[in-house]
Amino acid sequence: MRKKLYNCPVELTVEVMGGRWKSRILWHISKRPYRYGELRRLIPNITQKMLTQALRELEEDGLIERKVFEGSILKVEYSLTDYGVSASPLLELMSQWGKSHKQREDLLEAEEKKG
Amino acid sequence: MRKKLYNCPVELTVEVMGGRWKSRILWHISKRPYRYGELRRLIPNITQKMLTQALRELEEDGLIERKVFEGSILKVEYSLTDYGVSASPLLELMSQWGKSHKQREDLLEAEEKKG
DNA sequence: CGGAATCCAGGACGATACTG
DNA sequence: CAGTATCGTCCTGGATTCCG
Repeated sequence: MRKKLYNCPVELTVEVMGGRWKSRILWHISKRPYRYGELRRLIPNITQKMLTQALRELEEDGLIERKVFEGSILKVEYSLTDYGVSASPLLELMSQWGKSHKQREDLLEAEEKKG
Repeated sequence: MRKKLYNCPVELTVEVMGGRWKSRILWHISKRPYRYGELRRLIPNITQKMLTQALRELEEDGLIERKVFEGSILKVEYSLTDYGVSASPLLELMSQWGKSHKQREDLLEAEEKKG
């Protein structure tokens, strides 16, 4: 069990969405459901192992849902649960801030070149 | 240099504020400036090494500012830069979501006991 | 008080191969 | 297609000691 004492709410968020991949995965899925292979292509550097592991943990924490569609070929789709949807404003803000951070870095670099 | 290609803005945010400690540190400092020792007490489990390391990196990325006050005793204070302030809505949202996540977990646990 | 330096364990993360 | 299994590396993070 993960019975710990938390003195800071931020710590909880980090535990659930932290790490290198989870927030990126969540952000994609927050747009629409995606299949396993699609996610791999959206996040080129991720390995199958890390993708699977992250998806399983997000599922355990109740943020995403795994649906298997029966058919001639295997199809698995991942989508946000109702609870996962509650995190999408946070993910959107992370994305926004990331963009502005990149703009700022590009700007600083340009100024550096001019001297 | 950290010259990489980013295909996702979320990745950038994770790189700057990711890891176990940075977001927690930022969240505290976003409330008001804090001294080194104060931060250690606010985040009981952190070691000096990790605190110092995180503070240095946040400083490098332009999010926080380190001010030394001369006097009989050494006093160092950390505060958000103007740019760091731009991240405080994100930090606040992380805190909010962490709280609601804890409430949800407590609820689920209570239901489990009832059966 | 506010650190720096060193050493070390454990876990995150990755590469590769294989499967129903 | 959507994964498992195994193995290995790296690097985060911790313990300890020392410093101006």
